[in-house]
Amino acid sequence: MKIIIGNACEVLEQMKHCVFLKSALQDTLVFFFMSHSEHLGHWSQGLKSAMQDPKVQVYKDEKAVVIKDKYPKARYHWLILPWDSISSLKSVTREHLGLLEHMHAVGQKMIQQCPAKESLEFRLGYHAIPSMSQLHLHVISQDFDSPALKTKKHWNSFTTEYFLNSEDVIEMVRSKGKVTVNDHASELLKLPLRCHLCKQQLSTIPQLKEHLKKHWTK
DNA sequence: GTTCTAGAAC
DNA sequence: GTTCTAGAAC
Repeated sequence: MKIIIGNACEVLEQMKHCVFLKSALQDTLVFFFMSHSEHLGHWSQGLKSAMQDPKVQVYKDEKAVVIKDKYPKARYHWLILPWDSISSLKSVTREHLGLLEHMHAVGQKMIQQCPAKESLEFRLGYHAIPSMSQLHLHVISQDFDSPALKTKKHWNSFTTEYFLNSEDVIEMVRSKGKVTVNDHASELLKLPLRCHLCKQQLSTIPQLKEHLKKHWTK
């Protein structure tokens, strides 16, 4: 009999990688404390669960997986995630350069296969301060036509410098060996609502949404 | 990250 | 009175 003691994440991690343990599970006593903050079911761990779910995977290869954002902020909004557990850009180093470039290439591949690619612009990038754990590259069309886009925070997270271009991130890792984020990044989310295309300032989200229609081509 | 909702803004 | 935002969520 084998006894594992640890927190939920540690125990589950061991169970996942231990074939012997799986086969002997009936004889194994598993104790763990599940603090709410580290529980795998906590909202901040949602991507780790989602990326493993075949029902939401739209592409996968040996290094990364793509899912559709559960609450898309535009007509097309994908997340590219590495299989390796990487909590955020904070833990990215030069060792990850190849992975970042691969994720970018996968993002471009998603755009290539998009039926509306000729009529829409896309951006690829990372949030300066992500809410969800597990590194994820956003690939988002620039129509921002979505009922899930509801708040100033949503808007500014994709249309201010809070959104870090994937290529800029890669270049920063190449030159500095890490990603540094502007100390005042969180304040960018409070900026007035401004159209990303013509820079007109709007006072409310509904007004912004109405304004965005002016830029639609169809 | 979202939901819910109190009260600010109009 | 209605629309809209922004902070709590144990």
